Amino acid sequence: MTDQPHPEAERRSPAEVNAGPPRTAAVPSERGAVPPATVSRLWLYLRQLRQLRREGGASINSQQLAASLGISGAQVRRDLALFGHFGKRGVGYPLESLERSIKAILGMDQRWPVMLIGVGNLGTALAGYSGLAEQGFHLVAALDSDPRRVGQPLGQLIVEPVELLEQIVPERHVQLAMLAVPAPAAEALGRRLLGAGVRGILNFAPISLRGLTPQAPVVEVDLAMEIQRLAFAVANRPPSH
Amino acid sequence: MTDQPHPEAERRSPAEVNAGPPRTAAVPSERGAVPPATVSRLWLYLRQLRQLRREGGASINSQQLAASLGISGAQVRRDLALFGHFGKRGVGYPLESLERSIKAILGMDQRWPVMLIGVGNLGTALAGYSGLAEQGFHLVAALDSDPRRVGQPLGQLIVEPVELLEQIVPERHVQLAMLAVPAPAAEALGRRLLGAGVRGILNFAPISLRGLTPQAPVVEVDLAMEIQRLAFAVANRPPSH
DNA sequence: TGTTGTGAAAGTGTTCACAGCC
DNA sequence: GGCTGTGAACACTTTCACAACA
Repeated sequence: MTDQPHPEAERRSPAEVNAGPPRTAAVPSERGAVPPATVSRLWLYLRQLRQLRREGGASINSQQLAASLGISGAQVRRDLALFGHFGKRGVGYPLESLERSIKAILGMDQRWPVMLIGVGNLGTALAGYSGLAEQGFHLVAALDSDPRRVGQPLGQLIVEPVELLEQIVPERHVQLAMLAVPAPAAEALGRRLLGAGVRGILNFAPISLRGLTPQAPVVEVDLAMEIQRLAFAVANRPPSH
Repeated sequence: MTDQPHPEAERRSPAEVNAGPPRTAAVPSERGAVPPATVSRLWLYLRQLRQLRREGGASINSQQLAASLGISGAQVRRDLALFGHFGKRGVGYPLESLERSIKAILGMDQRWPVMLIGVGNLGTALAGYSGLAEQGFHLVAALDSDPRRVGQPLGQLIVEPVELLEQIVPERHVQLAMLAVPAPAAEALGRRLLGAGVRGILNFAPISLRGLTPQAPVVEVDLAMEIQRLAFAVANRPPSH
């Protein structure tokens, strides 16, 4: 055996990093797999399209859409062409139908019941994030282990004790969980969530859950990593002034 | 001219964060660009090394380190080999010296004065994130436009009015800014920050600042995008059970 | 022996440039 | 004329597999 004795742990991110879904497998679209990078960009396109529509536009071309996001027009066209022919040559892409199409591709035409674990500052920020409900992500439970927080109102919800996790997940058909707890608690809670039937975890704790859970996708968000990336980019910049 | 009339907006992904002046201390690699993907992973290695050292270990091999993060051993070795020969054949990597080396590579051997703009739930969460100060990211100012928040304590700081931005940035040598404000306010503030001399922005508002600011690096964090990526991964999963 | 470090190969993602259509 | 959609070229990233070596 040369390197990896077990081929098991090696089925991982082909080109993604901190959060690449373990595998982006088959797609709603007919052909092949969707590049994870494309999924992220589709979301950005959608965000931009909404904005444009609010401003009263009717269509946009790839170059303009790209410029507003700091990428190339070819990239936009390539991404969209993966899923069909949405544009009109000589004109561009109609805002409304493109928006609908992207929503369908991303699975945003369905309702996603979401559970929040950990109602600290970050958890509260997540719960209050209006973007979520608008996009079909409905918070159906907020749990915490701190008795002082249990019983407090949080938006439309009341914070409930974390002991009820196993009961609430099936009862409310929770599909996704946002884990906003301190690192030491994250691993055990991750296991409990998966055991209870949650299908994906958004982990904000600075500890990797991916090595432990090949069963379901985990997306990791490490806020310290993001500022670290920024600092690195700044430090390694061509001397501008 | 076929596609991009202006080659300007296209200065992006080909190793966005790359070749720079030979950093401060012991960056063994003087050569070429660092793959952005590697930067993110180095941070994860560091996180893991700290954890292992707390548990009393002295060294680790690439396979174990990789498994804990759900990636391959070859990946770890390749990443580290970019910067020098840190390992011992037949043994692995010594925790302590590797930790020091990675810190130097990432520029974490210096102090980064950071400004926070927007002291809502998310801003408060960021300010309270203990990981930051530990890694050299020191919050030196917290600004808000809401008079009810100005004057309130926030950790060691007092929230100050956003009008003082242009004054505080040079005074306190602010290098990085965390922008945690609503989308409509983000663009103007981004411009003001760059105008005032900030060298990089961590943007949490769901609007892209990259199309507008080629001058300084901007790292975008869109929390809704992250849960969207998770949902996509779940929806497009091979039917496991 | 066990594990690193690394050429070579494979795999993924992005850009170029232009034919085809509106 | 303008813009999409796309083959081909290019660039980047990961994996393989093994020689080197503590």
